[in-house]
Amino acid sequence: MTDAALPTARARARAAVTDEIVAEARRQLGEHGAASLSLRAVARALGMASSAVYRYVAGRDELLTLLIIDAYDSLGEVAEQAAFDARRKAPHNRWVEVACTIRRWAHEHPHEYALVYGTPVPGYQAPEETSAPGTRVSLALVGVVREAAERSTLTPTVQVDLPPTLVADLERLRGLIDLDVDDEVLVATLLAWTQLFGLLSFEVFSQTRGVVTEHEALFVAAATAMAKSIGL
Amino acid sequence: MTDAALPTARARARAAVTDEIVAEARRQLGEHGAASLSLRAVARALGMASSAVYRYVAGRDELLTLLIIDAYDSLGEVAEQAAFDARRKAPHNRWVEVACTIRRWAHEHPHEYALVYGTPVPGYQAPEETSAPGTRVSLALVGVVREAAERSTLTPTVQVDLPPTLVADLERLRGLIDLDVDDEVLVATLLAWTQLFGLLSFEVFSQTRGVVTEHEALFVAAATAMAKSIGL
DNA sequence: CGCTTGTCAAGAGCAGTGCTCTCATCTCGG
DNA sequence: CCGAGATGAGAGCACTGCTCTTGACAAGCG
Repeated sequence: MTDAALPTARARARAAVTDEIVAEARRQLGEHGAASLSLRAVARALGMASSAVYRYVAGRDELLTLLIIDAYDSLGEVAEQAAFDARRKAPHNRWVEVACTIRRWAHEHPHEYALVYGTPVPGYQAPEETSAPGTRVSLALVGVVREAAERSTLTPTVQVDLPPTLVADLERLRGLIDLDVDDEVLVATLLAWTQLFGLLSFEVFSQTRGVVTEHEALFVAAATAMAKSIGL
Repeated sequence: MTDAALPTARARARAAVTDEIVAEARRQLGEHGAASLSLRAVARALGMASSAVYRYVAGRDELLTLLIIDAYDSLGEVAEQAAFDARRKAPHNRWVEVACTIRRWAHEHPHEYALVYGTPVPGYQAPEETSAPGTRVSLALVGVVREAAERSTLTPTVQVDLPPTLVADLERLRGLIDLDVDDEVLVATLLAWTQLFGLLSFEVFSQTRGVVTEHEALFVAAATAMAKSIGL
């Protein structure tokens, strides 16, 4: 039972092979998409028997889980980096920067984007360990709002009436993501979050085909409008 | 070479069997989702050989196309009906009504919603004949805006600056959907459209798990905010 | 009436999938 | 240095989409 502190030669070899499998799986994911990800094809490309793969990965679902975590971490990292790089800019510009970075990542990794933000793979239940990396992107966006709110009070332009049930839900959320702002700012942030990924999904999945051609300009305009509605 | 004007006994029988196949496929779609839709399973349920199905449907992809058209039409119809039923209500209420109807349909038919608004099935290219039914929903929403604009000038609250490229794109869109309104109203409608389905996808695909619990209240609040931003 | 033609169902078969099992091999640690 | 555990390979099961061939049946025509 050697753990990470004392990596046996065997343990190292095992980790290396596992990495190779995941890397090849990610390569195939980028080529053909998640639904047609085949364990046998991965094994074939790696020159090993399909059954041998099962020594390293419990099955197709676990391989998907590893890829999901990978994708979340990859996206989370670029988002965090973008938020850091734009830390001296005005809050609304910072918001747009992070949003555009997320958009760029989505366009560079459409299949990985689909894996985490598209239709859930049927019969596959995302396990607990995917939720932590999954929040990184969202927290990067929330961070922009939080730090702007710490510097000055935000005056959101969103017009919405909040029923008591929603206010209670917002109160819970406020504690969860540690964002000590008014209900209006909170709900505006929440809506901006969904709008950002909604627009992005429409783009990546070509739902706007024929309707929009200037996707980037629309996205920037949308991100700007979101920042305004939050009060950044 | 008998066409619809003169339905041969054979042609009628053929149409009936085709309908049975599509109906069974829709049933299985509602149970297990699109990815695990199996032609053999459909044939089995209908008590015929798998190869016999190919006499009526060219393949799995064509079956998917038929189901997509079905789903679009089903959603389009309820949306149009909702817009008609609420024709005497105030525009912003009418917008919310139609939006909630779309939401209800999505919750009642999650797999069909995923089929048309989720990740595109890999290797499957949606053919031309799906685009017409696909616009029905959107046109129902646009109709609410159009008829409100015909009665009084809308004063949108969306704050966005429009670069020239986007303005040109909006001009094209204005003609396409026959919505003679200001750029601000048009872009607000466009953004509302994406936000509506973005939020809905987040809900249906459980992307908001742990973040939101009062989905309906949030959706109504969001729809109201959209109506406000358009100026309804 | 008989025969040809077109339609249909069924079965076998191919290539692929996920996954499990057994068996041989190889390597590492006591 | 030898045994135990880790590893790889292959066969096999139950699926999938799809094609091809074969045989049955009904419709239409000479």
